[in-house]
Amino acid sequence: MNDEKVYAETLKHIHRLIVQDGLAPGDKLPSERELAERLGVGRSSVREALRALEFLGLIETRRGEGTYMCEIGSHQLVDLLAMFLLENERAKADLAETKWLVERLLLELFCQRQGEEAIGRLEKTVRQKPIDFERFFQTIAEAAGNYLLVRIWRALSAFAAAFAPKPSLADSFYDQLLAALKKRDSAEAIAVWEAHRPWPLSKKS
Amino acid sequence: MNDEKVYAETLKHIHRLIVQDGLAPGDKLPSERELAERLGVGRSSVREALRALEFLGLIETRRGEGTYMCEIGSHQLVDLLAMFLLENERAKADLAETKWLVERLLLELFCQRQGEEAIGRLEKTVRQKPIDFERFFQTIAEAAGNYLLVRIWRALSAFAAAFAPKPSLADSFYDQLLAALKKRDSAEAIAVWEAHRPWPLSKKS
DNA sequence: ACCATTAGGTGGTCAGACCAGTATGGAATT
DNA sequence: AATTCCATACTGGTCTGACCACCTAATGGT
Repeated sequence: MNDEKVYAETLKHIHRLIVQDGLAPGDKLPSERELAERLGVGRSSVREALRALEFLGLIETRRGEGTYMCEIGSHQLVDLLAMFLLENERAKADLAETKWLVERLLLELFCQRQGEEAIGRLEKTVRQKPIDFERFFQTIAEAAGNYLLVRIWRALSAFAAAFAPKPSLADSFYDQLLAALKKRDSAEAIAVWEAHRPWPLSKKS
Repeated sequence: MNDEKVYAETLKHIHRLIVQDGLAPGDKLPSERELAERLGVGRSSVREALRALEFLGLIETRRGEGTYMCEIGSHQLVDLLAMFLLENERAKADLAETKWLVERLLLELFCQRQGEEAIGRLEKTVRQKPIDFERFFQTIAEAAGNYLLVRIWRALSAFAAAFAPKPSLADSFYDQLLAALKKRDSAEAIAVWEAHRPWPLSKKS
């Protein structure tokens, strides 16, 4: 019945353990040997599961010390994925497009949910020349109120940064966008967005 | 001097091997034992490297057959990250919203790229009562021409299924949507979408 | 109080064994 | 000659036990 691979099961078990114990970034996981014994599996299976988690950027192993939870969105996975993504032109195009679309979504959400303090932080970012697009959009993303979408954006952004130059946009773009956002006018914001960062929404395939 | 971990080095070696040999999706990798011998490392280290690649969604292992390259993108990755992210109520709401937004995006892309055969498949799906939303949207997603976005949608969809019942929509919704899609009228399609599957794009937090 | 030593724990790695599937080729059958 | 069937070799999956390098903390002597 249960033909699931042991290392995959182990991965789920470890996940359950993390959730149940409420482990936060920085916390220590049980040792490999203890995990193996508690889960009734071999240490090698535990290690294979941990390896997956490590390369996904969820844990960090320190020789002689132990295994620790770490901040998600780590670069390990970004570098690795980028390494493979680089070999595929199509994937690059899809990534760029997806990033663009998600950013447009975030603009829309921002207009419907933003508070005054978010606008204030945006203005501050814009005053700091040269304007940092990543930083600017990070603020928008956080204020958009959808944490999962922010996560997705961060991942896309990190991937894109791994093998594409940062987009350099004119100051006027930020000014116009900010004006639209202040009015909570999502239609205008999107119009500004599409005018300054056009994406060929037309390719056949 | 070289204090890099063996499984990390092995990972790079395997990548180099894949690039040099020009392995494409579907191609077979050397066996674990052969890799271990060629790279002069233990089989367990090879396995740990492969495990990372597998959970990153880059390779697929089939017991008794071998290890194969698979489509690039992110699926396991998104799955796993989501698994760790979706542990609270807030995340569930974000998931539902994100899924809704991504689906709206896919509708837009579909209108700009769809071919006639995609429309045909949609009509076929609609004729099969009861209409399966997942199946219907799967067709739209694939025809939208952005593989990465499809992957993200699939992950979102899978997770949503775990938390919430499948949305049950009136047949008239599919009819109206199909009519709009036939005309490649993204504005109308989105209008139908928002009318039948409304999402409270207004919550403060 | 200080510092050096030491013992135990931890991750990292390897080798070997065995299991459970699949593929393959040759023998037996038709 | 074509087909079926099965032994065999190969593949991934798993466990065990051993050893290394490293870190920490307790120990013990000064």
